[in-house]
Amino acid sequence: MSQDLPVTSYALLGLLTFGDELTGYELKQRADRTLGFYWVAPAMSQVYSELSRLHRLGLVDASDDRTEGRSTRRYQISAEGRKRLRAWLADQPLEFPVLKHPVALRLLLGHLADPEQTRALLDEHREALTRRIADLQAVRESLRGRDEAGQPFRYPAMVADWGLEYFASEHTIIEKLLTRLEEEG
Amino acid sequence: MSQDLPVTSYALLGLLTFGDELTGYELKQRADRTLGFYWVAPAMSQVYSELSRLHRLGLVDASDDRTEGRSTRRYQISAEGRKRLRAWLADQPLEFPVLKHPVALRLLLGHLADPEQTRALLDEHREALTRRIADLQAVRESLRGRDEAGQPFRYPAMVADWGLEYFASEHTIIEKLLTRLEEEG
DNA sequence: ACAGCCATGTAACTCGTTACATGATTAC
DNA sequence: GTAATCATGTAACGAGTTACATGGCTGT
Repeated sequence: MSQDLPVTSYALLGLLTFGDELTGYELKQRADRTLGFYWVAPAMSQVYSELSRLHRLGLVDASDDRTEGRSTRRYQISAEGRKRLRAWLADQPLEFPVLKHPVALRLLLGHLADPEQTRALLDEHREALTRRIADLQAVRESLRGRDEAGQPFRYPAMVADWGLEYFASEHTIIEKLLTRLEEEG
Repeated sequence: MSQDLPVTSYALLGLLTFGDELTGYELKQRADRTLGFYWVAPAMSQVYSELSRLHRLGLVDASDDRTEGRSTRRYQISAEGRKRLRAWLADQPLEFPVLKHPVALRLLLGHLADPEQTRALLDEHREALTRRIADLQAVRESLRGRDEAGQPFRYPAMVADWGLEYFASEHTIIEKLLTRLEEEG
């Protein structure tokens, strides 16, 4: 029964539980706007191969639209898929988050660089962070009006708020580190 | 010249820049106490295979201790290794952090679980977080006395402080989310 | 004596990436 | 007419994991 799938498969399957039928291309876009912030933004090719595996396993249903020229294939989650996803949520032991943070890694090796380089590193990260915050804010705004208890985007909105607070805190930390570097020389 | 290595190779190489000679086993322990918090804690087997690659490339020097019975091999970074690492730090474009956060992923799918299950999820994460904070605090304490500007563990200490602030902020966010779930029902 | 840690590796596997290949539709 | 976007895949590859295999040393 439980031939186990990677988390990313369940993540993509989960993105199909919001009531619509998506093409692989559209699913990739949704993943970029949601999963990308706290899981991964899978490559286009992986989205397609995951979808075909999920289809092979009967966890999604596919419908071909071949109305003129370009042929598209839309996927929706199946009853079996919903069942498997719920079972996964209930049974799967909770893992601790994994962070891959190139900036922290490079700061660790600060003794190999000159101070100016280290400052530039943090500064560049601060800017990237600002851009990322703007992106997430746009996502958060797009959920307004359907984000209350009982509404469809309640939980996505909670996750987005979480992300915004996380980014805000990271921004503060980076500024503190920069100050510390300047003061201590 | 630049046959490029994965970041993890440079990370492990970087752990050898703190002035000592380590066995694979010891390097794995150091990785668990440092890299594990903001990069990855590579499997034992990977530590050995990375070391043998670094050795093959001349980036680390190895010395065999075969004094009676158990044979051990200690590695230290070579001059060439230090050069390559510095070059990597200087040239490598800065990537944005990647977070793999199972709790956020599952909260996103809150509409598939009952409220009690979601609360339990956050609660369990809060506890795991508390344990992880204690671990990092122990690491941080072990650096005291050599963590000022100009001292060997200045940067590791900065990274540890960063991590502690990050965890503290995550802890606060989780508590806010739990309150919000209770209030809104 | 036995458990737990120290110590080193090999083999099989899979996840996920990049590069490649193809072509339709839309906007300017 | 041409660039960007929509749309779907295949192939080769590498990073990193788990499982397996071996054995010495240390504390109780």
